[in-house]
Amino acid sequence: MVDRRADGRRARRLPRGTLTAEQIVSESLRLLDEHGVGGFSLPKLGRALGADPTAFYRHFASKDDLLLAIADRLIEEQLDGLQPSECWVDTLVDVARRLRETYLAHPAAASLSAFRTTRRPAEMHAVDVIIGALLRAGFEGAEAAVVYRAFADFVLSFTGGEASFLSLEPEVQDADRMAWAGAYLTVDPAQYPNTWQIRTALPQVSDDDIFETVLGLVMGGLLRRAPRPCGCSRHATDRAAVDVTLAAGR
Amino acid sequence: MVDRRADGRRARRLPRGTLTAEQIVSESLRLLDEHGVGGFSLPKLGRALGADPTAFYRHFASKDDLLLAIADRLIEEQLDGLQPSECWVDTLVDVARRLRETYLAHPAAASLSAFRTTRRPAEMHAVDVIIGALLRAGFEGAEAAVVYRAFADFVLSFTGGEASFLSLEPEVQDADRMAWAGAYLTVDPAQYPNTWQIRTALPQVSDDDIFETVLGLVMGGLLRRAPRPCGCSRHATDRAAVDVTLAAGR
DNA sequence: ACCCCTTGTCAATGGTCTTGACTAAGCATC
DNA sequence: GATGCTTAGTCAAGACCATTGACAAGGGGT
Repeated sequence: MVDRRADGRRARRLPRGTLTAEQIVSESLRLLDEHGVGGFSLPKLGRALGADPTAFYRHFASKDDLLLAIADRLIEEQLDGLQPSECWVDTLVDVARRLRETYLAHPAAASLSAFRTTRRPAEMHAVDVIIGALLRAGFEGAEAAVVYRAFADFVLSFTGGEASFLSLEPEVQDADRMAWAGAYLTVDPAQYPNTWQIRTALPQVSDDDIFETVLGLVMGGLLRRAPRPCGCSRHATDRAAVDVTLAAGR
Repeated sequence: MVDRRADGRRARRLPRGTLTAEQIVSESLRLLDEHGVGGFSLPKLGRALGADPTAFYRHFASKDDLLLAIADRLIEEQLDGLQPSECWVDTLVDVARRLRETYLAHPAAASLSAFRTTRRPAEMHAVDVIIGALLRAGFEGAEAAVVYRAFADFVLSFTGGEASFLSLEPEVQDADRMAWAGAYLTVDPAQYPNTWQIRTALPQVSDDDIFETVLGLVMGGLLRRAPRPCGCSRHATDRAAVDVTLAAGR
């Protein structure tokens, strides 16, 4: 704990150079991870750093500016150790799973930054890896561009959506999950016959299943549409086997 | 304009029953549409209604409660006139496009409510329509459940993501769009060779193109995986033609 | 030794949501 | 018709929040 006077302010002035941008980003991320979106305010950040709440303005222009730095940190974390595989299918699946892992590890931070663009090196690198995979798949020019945007926006928004849900208050999340286990289980067969038919199966679905299923659908579509199938043995022989392959690769 | 005293407060007390929940939801939606997320605060809502800012607590438990009511209003608007077609492919595509239209018409409201669940009739109805289409496609039990979640979560998160972006400050949005037209256009060929290769095509991609492409990929995956192809002539004969069909149907 | 620039501090502004007490309007009952 | 109860609208206050401008202290360079 830091020495404080009676009014809660710091007792002694911090030595110069104690605070760095990197450190502020790290502490913000920690606060977001531990206390959620609500635990991330400038007063709280200042207290956690043992500094005055306004000290951070010496390192960032605004809270939004800090947010972009956090976003880039997340992308860096996601990219750490990423190596494009020879097989473009594996590369895309790898990028998608990596981003999801990072976002699920930092849901609050992800929910605030998923729909932003940083244009910093880490992001540019990820973009280039994805486009590289699509070029290897034989997409060219305008089609390559739109397919890139389709894939990237899909992965970002889906995982960002998961993160947004996970960063809601725990009670709200529980109420939501209960909906599937409760409300839908006792649904009126006359009013909602289709829902009633699969009511027992609905609560069983896990988030991982959902993600892998959507990813499988998208990758299946890409495989079918790609001018050039990927060279590796698993995907080249039977395109229809991609769903199974994806499930096995987990 | 409402009569106000010098201090800005209302001059006369509103007659009883002037405010209704429905009316508050409508006015909130109008504020969100016109002034974005930042224009939607309780003081501003009170001013717009010509009432005291705290009057709304007589109709909603909290601002979050009001948000859920707004979410359901959006779903109602989306469902208005929805008729499940015989062809399950058309039904799913229709639902997806309708949700997107509604979200793009109310981006600020959508960005706040896309990842919430209301469990009210409008939502239940939409769920039942989607599940109905998937059952007609031949999916059953656990597979039907996971495919439903995959499709629904995909549409919600993707369109919610678009809405989130559209509800950012205009300057931030512009900076983002400029990235594709500017930063990526002058990217270093040595560092990001793949991006460089399609740099001129990247800024040309429109949001509509992106959405229809992802939707085409997902629907293609579903068509390939569905036990029972849809009966209608367009999709039954040649499954691979789905992308073209989707594009033509716009 | 001097100055300056940077960095941390502080006080103040104007905004947010929410709460509890107050008031008056309409309704049912007598 | 008068009485009292419930309830919708009002008001003041509290506890937060981001941001700004002035102030002070300390280190590096001249």
